[in-house]
Amino acid sequence: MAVRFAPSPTGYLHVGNARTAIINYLYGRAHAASFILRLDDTDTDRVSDEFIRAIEEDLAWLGIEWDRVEKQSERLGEYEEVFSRLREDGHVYPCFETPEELTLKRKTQLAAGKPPVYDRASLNLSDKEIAALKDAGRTAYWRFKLDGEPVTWVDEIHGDLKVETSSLSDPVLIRGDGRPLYLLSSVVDDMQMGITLIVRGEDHIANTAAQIQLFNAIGARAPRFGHHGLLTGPGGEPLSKRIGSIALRTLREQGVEPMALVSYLALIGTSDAIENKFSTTELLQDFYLSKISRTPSVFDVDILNRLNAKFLHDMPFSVARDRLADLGLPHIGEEFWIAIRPNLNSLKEVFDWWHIVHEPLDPLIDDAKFLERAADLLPESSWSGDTWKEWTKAISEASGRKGKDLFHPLRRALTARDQGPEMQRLLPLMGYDRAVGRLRGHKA
RNA sequence: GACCCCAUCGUCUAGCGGUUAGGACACGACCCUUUCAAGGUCGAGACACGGGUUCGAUUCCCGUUGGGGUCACCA
Repeated sequence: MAVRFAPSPTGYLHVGNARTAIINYLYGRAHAASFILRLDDTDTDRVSDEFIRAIEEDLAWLGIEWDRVEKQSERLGEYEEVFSRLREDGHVYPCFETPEELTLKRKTQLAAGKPPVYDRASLNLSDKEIAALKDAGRTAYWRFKLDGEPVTWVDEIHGDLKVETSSLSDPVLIRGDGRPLYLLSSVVDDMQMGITLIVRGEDHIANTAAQIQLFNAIGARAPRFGHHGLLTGPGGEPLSKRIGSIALRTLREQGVEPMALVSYLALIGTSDAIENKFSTTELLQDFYLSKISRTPSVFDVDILNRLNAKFLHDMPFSVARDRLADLGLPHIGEEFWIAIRPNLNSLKEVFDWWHIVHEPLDPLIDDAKFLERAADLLPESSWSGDTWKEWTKAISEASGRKGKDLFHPLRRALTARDQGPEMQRLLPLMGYDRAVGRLRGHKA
């Protein structure tokens, strides 16, 4: 048993890709199937090493581990071999239109209100005509001949699915320059790598029909297929329109916790509550393909951010320590973490609170007299966890203030912020000198 | 234009002929905390429309509308 995730290294991974990867990865682990990272890098014009590195990096960030990597660019011989067999068996035919001619054809068909399907003009060329075309300097590209019958399969997510191949163009297998195209390389790989299940977006449904016919033509057994609904933007519009903001690297730079994202992506479109899981193993406990719906689902960045915040609020220091070290903050201790944790939306905000507690800042002074009084009341030494409570009680008795009137000015003077972690925990971290300086209106 | 998929609270969804249409997130109120946040309790909130089938449709069928996808010498 084997599953695969097959991105094309022609761009950065986004949340839609990641969801497909996660589903396949989870399925693989749940069924002891190997998980192959297959790089569909045959389009040499668009592929770059940078994207390959980025894909591996992003996947690793998500905690997805692959058993092995396969590159299509290193398997050209395999495709060539299968193609010759297809050719001998008469499943493919040479075509001679230029790309421009094909584009023109499609335009005319569309203008006439007809489906832009290849008309098989090259299928009926005589040997003589072919020879003439070649003499004229034209090189052949090759199409796979669809049999025109409906293709049906039992989809792991949709149930019975049917596609009319008569409404599809015969897919191109080999380009004029000899390079293999997606349909061929993909089917050959899936066959030779023993892929047993392919889960991908439903934008591939038409491809699946053609691929099943190709598997049959080769004499191989097609794997099982599952097509999940696509993710959309908040208005139900295609996610591809906001590609920049949903790229994995963008989210990572914004301080999104990988497991918060993985949890969201693994759970969206299922009937399970969308909530944080702390490991992929935990996600595995309850993972079934049958839970994934056929409906397009809205991917909401607000939900991601909330999940992310919640993830941080619940993060124990033992986990946070490593994450903080990654950020270059190895000196942060447990008391500090516990104090600020409940107010974090992003791990990056740790920097802000670190500065507030440990570096001079300009206090926000609303009522200098009141704050001076408070400063006088602040004990110089023998602080404990109750110091804040005792101190504010003393201020309250001395000033008659309570509630918001009491606390808000103190918070603003001490932190220069309107809200934040519990002052009870923050004050001891700050220390007497800094606190008193700020209360008296000094930069401290 | 053709082919395909989809349609339940704002969002993710449960439902597989008879339910007070359930849950989670968000939202509102209250409680707690002598601030904010967190937490607790309660509440409001949905079957796209029109035809059938049936004693009975959210559920089955057809159509309409709406959304999405595909129709590359990209993947």
